[in-house]
Amino acid sequence: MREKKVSLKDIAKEVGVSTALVSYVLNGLAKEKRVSKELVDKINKAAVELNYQPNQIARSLRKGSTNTLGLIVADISNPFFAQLARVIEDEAAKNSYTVVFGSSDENCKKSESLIDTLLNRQVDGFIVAPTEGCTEHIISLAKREVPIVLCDRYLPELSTSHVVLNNYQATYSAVEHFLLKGFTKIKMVAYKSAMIHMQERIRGYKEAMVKHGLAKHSVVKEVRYNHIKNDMEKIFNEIENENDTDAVLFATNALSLEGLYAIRKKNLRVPEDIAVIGFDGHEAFDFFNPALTYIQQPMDEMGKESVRILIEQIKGSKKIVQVVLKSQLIERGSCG
Amino acid sequence: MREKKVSLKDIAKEVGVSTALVSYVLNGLAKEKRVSKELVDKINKAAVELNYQPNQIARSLRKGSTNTLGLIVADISNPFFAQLARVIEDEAAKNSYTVVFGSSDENCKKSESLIDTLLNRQVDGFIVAPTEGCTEHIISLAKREVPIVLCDRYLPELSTSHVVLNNYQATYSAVEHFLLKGFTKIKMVAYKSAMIHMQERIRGYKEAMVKHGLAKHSVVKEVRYNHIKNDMEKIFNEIENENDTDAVLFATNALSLEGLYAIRKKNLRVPEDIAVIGFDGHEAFDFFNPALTYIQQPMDEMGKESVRILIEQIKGSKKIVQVVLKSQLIERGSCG
DNA sequence: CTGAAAGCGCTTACAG
DNA sequence: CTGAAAGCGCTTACAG
Repeated sequence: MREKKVSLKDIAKEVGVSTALVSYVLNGLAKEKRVSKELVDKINKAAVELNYQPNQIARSLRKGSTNTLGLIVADISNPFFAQLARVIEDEAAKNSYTVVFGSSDENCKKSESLIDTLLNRQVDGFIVAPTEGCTEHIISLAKREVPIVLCDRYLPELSTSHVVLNNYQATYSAVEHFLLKGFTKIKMVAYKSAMIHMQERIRGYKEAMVKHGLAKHSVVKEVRYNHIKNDMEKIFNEIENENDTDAVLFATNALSLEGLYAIRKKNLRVPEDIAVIGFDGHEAFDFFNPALTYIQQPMDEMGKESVRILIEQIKGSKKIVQVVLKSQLIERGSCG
Repeated sequence: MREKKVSLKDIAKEVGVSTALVSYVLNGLAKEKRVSKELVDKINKAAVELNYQPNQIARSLRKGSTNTLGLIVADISNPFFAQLARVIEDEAAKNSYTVVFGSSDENCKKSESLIDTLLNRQVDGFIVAPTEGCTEHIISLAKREVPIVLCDRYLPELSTSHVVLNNYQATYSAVEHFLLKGFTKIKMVAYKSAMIHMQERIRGYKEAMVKHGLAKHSVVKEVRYNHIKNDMEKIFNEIENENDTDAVLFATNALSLEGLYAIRKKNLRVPEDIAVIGFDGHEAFDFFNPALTYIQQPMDEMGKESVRILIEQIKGSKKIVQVVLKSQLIERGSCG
């Protein structure tokens, strides 16, 4: 169907040398192998003339590496992961790596099958945002010494490289910001999840509340990942009925967004009826009135570090590197 | 480094047969090749016991196909393309394809190098949102019979499969919606681009204006892709100074978003000072006050059709399929 | 029913 | 300085 591509052999035949020689000069080993200047020129010329394009699949099979990275996120259409993907793409490209991605939908089975598929396709390593329940599978990868760095979340039972936010600090500071602004009846809205990033965000909130003598107001409202809309509405009904909340802290970008819809639906005034702090930036936060104060993650660093560490591992480093990034609170109008 | 994976040969040795036989039964050709029931069982058992995982790279080299699709978009972190990527991922997965992506940044050189890279990695076909100036390159792909479907935009000089929006109709209807609502001094804000999707959107606007005797108000303000913020502000300064605009139609999602920032900065009231229609949905449109009326593209169909057509081509179809999708105007408050 | 063998397009010790 | 050859892990005519 597709016209036959020109191979090393074609060039070798054209010039009248062995494929070995062609391979050497095209891979820049001419000097090392002390190939004669004359042949180098001839070979290069032929390669250009025939428009030679190396078959990376053949190369990969022989070398046992593909120069591709697998990226497993919860959902590539989620702006947080889309942005992360872009940073990773660029950083990978700088290092001559190509990236193939998959969305797990926070579903452990799907995540595993995605990883297995990519593994069979011989990706050199993985950047994965692990989902709940996938610990066993990641452990088995680690045992097989598949290069992997966890991103956004990690698995506390497991000692792998990772790069994550200081989630505890992020929500702790957020609570203190509320306090500074005079709010005390602060609730948190989080995903129902045992994943460490969520638990750490919750812990940061709870401990800050306790620390400031607000244990009695410390309540975490839980949302199920696959029922975000319904659960969020239910939560705001509760908040209204209980009449015991003057501020709410959202634990993720998607929760913040959904929360804003609920707040608007209830016609709550921000910050008069309720103060709000969101997670990650989003254009919608800018147009909400007032603009949302939010916890900002250093996406760029997160993506770049992940790639850097992964490539080191692929190159043979046995070092486990665990990076914890600092968030920044971006203050706008939603806390008065 | 990584422990040695088990290969066909290992299973063959284990069972005491040839690799050919193992390959047959593992690929479901046992019946066809009339392999004895007994051996089939033995081989399957051994495959499970040894946890055999076929090396797809070897398979790809031999078969000349990789079961992977290349996706080239302007920017994967742009919500429009991120969403598209997700639909394509799911649809590809259903057909046992994996997708590798790249962002061209609307840069022709980058797009070409991305495509060449993926081609060397032997992707079976491409879905690409072509950028300005890349016609030659796409033509050369088409000549080499590389399966390709253009998405979101197409190249009028070139007869390839594509799936795009009926862009002309989309903006034409938008103008008529403005008219219906009593606005006549309608300006359009578009990218400075000769790409057909942009030109069609512009044509739809212009012809609708002419059709309704508003040629004198027909003005397209142009924004450069890499200077979106500055150009947008300049445009709104002009609009203010000229004092001859009561409605503005944005030509893309990113332009709409940036336009909203400019409108807010100028403290323009919508729709009293200026009515607005945006392109594609976005959460920010929901929280802008009033919520934005916008032209909605059928993302799902666009992604699914692209994959379907591409896979048909990969399987050998020579048919050129050109799909034109209909947009829908989602009416909210920004036009009164 | 089954096996020996070629070959996909490379890279890389090895030998001279 | 250069070439013959093995081998990466598969699939698939071909022969029996």
